[in-house]
Amino acid sequence: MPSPAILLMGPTGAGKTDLAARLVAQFPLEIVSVDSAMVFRGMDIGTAKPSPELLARAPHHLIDLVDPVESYSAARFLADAGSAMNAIVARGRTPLLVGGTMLYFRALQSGLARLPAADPAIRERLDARASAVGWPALHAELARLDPASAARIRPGDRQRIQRALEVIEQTGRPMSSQLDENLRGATRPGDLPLVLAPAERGALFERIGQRFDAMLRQGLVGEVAALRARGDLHAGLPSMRLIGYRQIWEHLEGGIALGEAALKAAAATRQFARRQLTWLRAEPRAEWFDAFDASSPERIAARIAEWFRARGIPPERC
RNA sequence: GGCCAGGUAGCUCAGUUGGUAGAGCAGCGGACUGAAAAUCCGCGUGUCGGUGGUUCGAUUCCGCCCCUGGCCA
Repeated sequence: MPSPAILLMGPTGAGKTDLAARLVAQFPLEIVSVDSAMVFRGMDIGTAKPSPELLARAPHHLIDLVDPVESYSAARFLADAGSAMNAIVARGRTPLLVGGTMLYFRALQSGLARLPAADPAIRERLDARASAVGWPALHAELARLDPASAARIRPGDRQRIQRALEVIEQTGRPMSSQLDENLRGATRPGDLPLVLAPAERGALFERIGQRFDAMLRQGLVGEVAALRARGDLHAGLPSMRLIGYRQIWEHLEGGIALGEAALKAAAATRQFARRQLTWLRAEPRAEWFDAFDASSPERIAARIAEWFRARGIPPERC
């Protein structure tokens, strides 16, 4: 039975980072980042990574874990988060999981099936075949090998078709027979799931636009140019597909003007926030707080104090 | 002031030889098991600039007016 944790979830731009910094100053908590983008080293501006000053005040686990040529994964997050949380608990503190990567939260709460890790060689082969015959043809092949997965996965969904075929190739068995049914499960009973999200979306969208402009002023173009100048990165990498990096990369290739890249990046961020909200609405037990209500931080702090008391832990800072 | 080209969805535009219209983008809803800031699925009524006229019927044809851009004065 894992130790209880506090979950602070919310869409991009809701103000989770600032709130988390405030909470660690007040309670015996340590922050664990639940963010698939902040794991990349050297990608600071575009991922809205906390500043060094803020990190000094409020250390984050699971930031700057991998180089941008590498890829990260939900499975790796699960392992990394597990050891971070154990270490935090061993120090007598409580993990505060903060972020917006909802698949990671889901995996954390419900676990992942025991499936083989990604195999770059297999994926490369599948990509090559797909560019020859198209993904719908591979979907048809999947329908023969694993009808249940093929029924669930759309013919245009290259990423999932590829993964399902990859698992078959590695295990000799259909992926559908290896999936645990627990992933839609509920929150771990001891946890305190909190959502920080806007009551109305307009204000969030406005903030998203401002934040991207601020990133440009902080030198996002230079950050991407430096990554490009390394020579070993390319636009197909998970790290370089991230919002902001993808569009600025395209601009640096000469494809689009900077202004257009900025508009596309802001739109992509809004769409991302919308997808995050779709996940959040499905969270069974989460308590919602309005990201634009000035009293929310106070009320969240009060809720956390109450949670500590209910567990018989004095909520003062250790 | 004259001539020309435009004014159609939030934006950029297509279209209707007269039967009240559709793409891309944006937006909205959803899915989500080792790439998840990813990948994918679904959703299109808007005084067709205004106003008169012709017509069974006008966004479409005609007149006038308004607005935008260009050229000429």
